[in-house]
Amino acid sequence: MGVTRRGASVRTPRSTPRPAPSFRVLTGDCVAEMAKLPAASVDLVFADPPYNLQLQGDLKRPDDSRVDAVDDAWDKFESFSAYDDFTRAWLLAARRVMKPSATLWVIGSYHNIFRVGTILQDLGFWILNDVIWRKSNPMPNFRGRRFTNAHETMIWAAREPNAKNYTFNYEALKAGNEDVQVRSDWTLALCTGEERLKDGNGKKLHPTQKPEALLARVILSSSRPDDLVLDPFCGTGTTGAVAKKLGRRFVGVERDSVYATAARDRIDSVLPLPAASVAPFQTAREAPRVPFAALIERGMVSPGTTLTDAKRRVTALVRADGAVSLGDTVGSIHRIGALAQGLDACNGWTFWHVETATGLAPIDTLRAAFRAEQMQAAE
Amino acid sequence: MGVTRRGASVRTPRSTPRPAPSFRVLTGDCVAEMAKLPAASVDLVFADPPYNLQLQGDLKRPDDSRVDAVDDAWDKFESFSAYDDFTRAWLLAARRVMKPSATLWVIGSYHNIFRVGTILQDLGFWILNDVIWRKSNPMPNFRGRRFTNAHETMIWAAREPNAKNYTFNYEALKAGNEDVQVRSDWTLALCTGEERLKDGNGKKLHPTQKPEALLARVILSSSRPDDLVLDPFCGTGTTGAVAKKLGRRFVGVERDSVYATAARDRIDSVLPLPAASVAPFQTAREAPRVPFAALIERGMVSPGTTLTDAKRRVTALVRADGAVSLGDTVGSIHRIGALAQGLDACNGWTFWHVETATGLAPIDTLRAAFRAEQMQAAE
DNA sequence: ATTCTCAATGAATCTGTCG
DNA sequence: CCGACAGATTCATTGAGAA
Repeated sequence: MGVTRRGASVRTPRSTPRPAPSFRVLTGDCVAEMAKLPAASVDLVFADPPYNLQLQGDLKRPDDSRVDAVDDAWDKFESFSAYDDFTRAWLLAARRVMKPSATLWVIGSYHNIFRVGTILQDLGFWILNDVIWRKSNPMPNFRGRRFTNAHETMIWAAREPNAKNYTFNYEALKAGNEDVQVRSDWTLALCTGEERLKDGNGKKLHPTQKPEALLARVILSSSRPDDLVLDPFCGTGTTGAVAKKLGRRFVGVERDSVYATAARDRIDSVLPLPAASVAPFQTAREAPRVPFAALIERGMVSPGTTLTDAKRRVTALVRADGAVSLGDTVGSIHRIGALAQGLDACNGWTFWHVETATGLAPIDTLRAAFRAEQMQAAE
Repeated sequence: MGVTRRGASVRTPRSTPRPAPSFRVLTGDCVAEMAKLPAASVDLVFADPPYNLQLQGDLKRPDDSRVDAVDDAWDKFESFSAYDDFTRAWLLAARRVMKPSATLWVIGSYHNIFRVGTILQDLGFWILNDVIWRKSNPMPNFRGRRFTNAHETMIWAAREPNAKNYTFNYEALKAGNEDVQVRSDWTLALCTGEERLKDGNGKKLHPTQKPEALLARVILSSSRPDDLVLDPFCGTGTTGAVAKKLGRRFVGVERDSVYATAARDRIDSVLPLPAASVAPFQTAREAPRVPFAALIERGMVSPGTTLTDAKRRVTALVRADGAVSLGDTVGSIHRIGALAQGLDACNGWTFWHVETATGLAPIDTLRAAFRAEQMQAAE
């Protein structure tokens, strides 16, 4: 399968004298710009709209440094209703340019994704999956008042119900995933380091640049070579760069001319890859870390169990939440193990033991059994 | 802290002659039954509402490919609209019985969760997290036309914005998780095997029974012992069984009397865990405040003592009134610590140190000793 | 060259209490 | 309701610069 060349891949000639170039970034409002595109001309839409984060004050890290938040004007909306109107408008514009067989992806967080999903359904899109981007290195919750917000949600939808001819490269994905079906949760790292575009001062050029690996999975799973990919919120052109790399065509829209220019430069410099060379769906290795709480959830240790050291000199009590208590003090198996010995640190997995039929056994043996189970389940 | 006994734990006596039992399953419509409960009486709501209203009754039209597009859209609107009305009704009823500090969890899939989330926001709930239940053993996708649907989504929300006193047992969760804060994605197995309730024929009794481990995380993370947990769609009583096990109280509502009966039997047979394994413990946040002046009054620090940071780069002088001075500036240990570092804020307890026989020690160790004394004195 | 330490940072609706 | 302030709070990764 050859790489798309300029002009060669245009399938539906229209009245314009010259065929559209294969890679375009339009500067302007996405609804207005999409309205100028021919109807039913796009094979795949990927959209990363504003999330409407509704942030208020500053957030400081424990070291008192300030978190560089998304405080741009484009992410501010007067109300949920205003956000809904905005969402309805761009989704309708996108729908018009989608071929009947096209599908659409939208990424968001809990701030906006529920509204996007509801409107998708109300407009008659047909949700095929919601897919979780599970971040391997999310920003922590600095104040300890919520769970670490460690994922974002993507919705994958067909233009209408009963769409039966949409592209889903099931066999190829499965073959590239150790012959296991690809799941609806994808573990991927944030876009950092070299990949992250910087401005002249070494600061991030765009506040929400997505990792290319994420886009590669989207494009590889739900489009074919030479397909036309549309990104209405093109930003610094991640979608376009990956589309070109993977032999697809691309049209993006970006309101901010600085971002649009950066996107054009970036896409220009991309060299398409041989199509067969990318296999991004290798199974994510599970984090080696096993929380002690998981053994309790699994029923391997009961709350109320007494832990003791190898010489039965100290004991601690297993709590339902996976912490352990020694007298009035509650903490992790590691902290309490350290406390029991008067040390700064301790490996609770090897220090603490439980009574078994065959005598005292370190809880590390339970962890090993748990891991073995997990490995089996993954097969 | 004893295990909750029938009636003994009711905290707000009301006009009814007998206190409500600690574990109840009401048979009936959840909106009607919640309306009978006292307002602001519930600490935690967990709801697993029906997902597929559009597949019920006369709206069910599988594989009807010849439907006119307009009619089709109208059907969906009607169907979604009915689901929205239903959702709004039960959420409002739940909201009334929630204490101001209460939080609510809803679990769903892409069929319904976007509508639930939108309505939650529209009703003024405040989303704290969306949490992904990542299934370690999901059912495969048999047709190979989509990604394996390997997760469900939960929304965790406070009753209103700026709710600052909701329960989140951050420290305990972290201690049970290898001393790392718990993320918004939870990997847990489906409810199968022994745990899955069966009917007389060995068939599963309920189509969507949730694993107890999932409910255990929900209840352990966002409630305290003796709290009242409400489940408006009680089913076969998983929430109630786990609540009882963990020393919480419970009220559930279930429309189907077969399920309700099964739930009652199930909850009756649960034995609560030993109180010590679920007992709350004092976190750093909840520890009693100690004014720095109290250490001086107690003789633990003398006026005139020199304080310094861990690297002995700056020094401050302890005053008799409990303030400290740095050059001409006088202020609290925190203010002066911030000043010394050129920061906006500082925890003076950990920043400032005193010389001891064994070297430099943070004044926080003095505070800990003071608190220990106070504890002893209180006994 | 190699290893170690320290600093920086990422779509974040991130405190509680008292006056 | 607002302001002041005590004081509690972070994980994975990259990269620079020191040892």
